[in-house]
Amino acid sequence: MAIHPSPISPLPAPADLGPLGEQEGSVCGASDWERLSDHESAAWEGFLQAHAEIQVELEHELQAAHQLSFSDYFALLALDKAERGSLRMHDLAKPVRLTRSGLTRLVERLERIGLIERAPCPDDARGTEARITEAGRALVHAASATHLAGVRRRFLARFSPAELQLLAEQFGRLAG
Amino acid sequence: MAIHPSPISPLPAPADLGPLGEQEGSVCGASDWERLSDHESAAWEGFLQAHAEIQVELEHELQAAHQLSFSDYFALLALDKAERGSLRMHDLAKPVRLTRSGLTRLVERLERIGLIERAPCPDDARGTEARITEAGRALVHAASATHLAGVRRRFLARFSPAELQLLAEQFGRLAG
DNA sequence: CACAAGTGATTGCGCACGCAACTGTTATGC
DNA sequence: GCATAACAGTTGCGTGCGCAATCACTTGTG
Repeated sequence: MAIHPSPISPLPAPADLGPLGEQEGSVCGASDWERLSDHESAAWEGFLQAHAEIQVELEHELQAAHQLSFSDYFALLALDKAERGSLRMHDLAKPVRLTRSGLTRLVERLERIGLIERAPCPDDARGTEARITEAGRALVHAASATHLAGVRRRFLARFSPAELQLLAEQFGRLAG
Repeated sequence: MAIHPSPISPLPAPADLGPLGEQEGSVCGASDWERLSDHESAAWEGFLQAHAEIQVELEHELQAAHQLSFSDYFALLALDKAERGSLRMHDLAKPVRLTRSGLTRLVERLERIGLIERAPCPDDARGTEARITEAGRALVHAASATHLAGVRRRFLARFSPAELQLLAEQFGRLAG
């Protein structure tokens, strides 16, 4: 349990029914109102399952071929695509999907192995810029080849172009 | 880097091109053959993004309302659905998507707070059975209400029944 | 210009989890 | 029937990461 020690529920906490809580004295088993239809649960569980499988497979692949985790890869990728190959920590956090503290550690590791460098931000002395090195660029390009091939094989290749277009739109609906 | 200390690559390692590796002496930037089309990348990135967002939101919701992590929830759910409310560790590992060692720790925690119990397996002295308690059942039923409402709101409600059916089939293609 | 409030990044701490090694038990081959 | 292999589960250890507190700097506001 616990995402963390979690002092007190930060959210409104939609009524913990407490032990034995259930709406009515339903004799046994889960009540129906909370169940999913077959299509619903197949879609949802398929979504979770597909993601989980693909994720671990691709991550192992990347790890085996280039000793890079997904976080490493996404960080390098974001920097590679960025103007001048550098980004402030704050702006790097979002694409890598890490908190600022997690990112600090990540960048520290990547710096230690020479894939990125850190420099104080020129216009704002609070900030730090992470810049990708040549070694970092070379590695992320090689890694991209591996990774994208994996993405094609495990995901893209299973759909027609029209399906992909529809999926893109559908996933877009789920965002933000 | 590193999913772990990772002694030696377990996979065949599809040719690490080494530093500066790239097919040709392309002057700069990534070569085109490894790029994704707009629809492709929108679909793939949308998939990752949607999953990440929904996942953290639902997990926080579950945590806030019932102090349960996803792992906890899935373990309890699997046990609740199981014959006699009990499963061997080995069989519980798959639905929870944890390694055996991770599961040992998880079960230990859930036992400590009285949501499940452990007993030696009657017919196989190597095995251990985890059985959900009444408190565990009550909690997982309450948690289901919260969780499924979240799934509806964040996922199911964004699609028509026909879309859900198609999605279920499509995600099924990605499995195994 | 000083002093609060806001913001970027880092650090202390704790925790969940994977891997590899180990213990104990059940199947196999000779 | 004993040795060896396969298997279930646990444990030592290391690691990545989130939260909360903290430091450093910047930007209001009087």
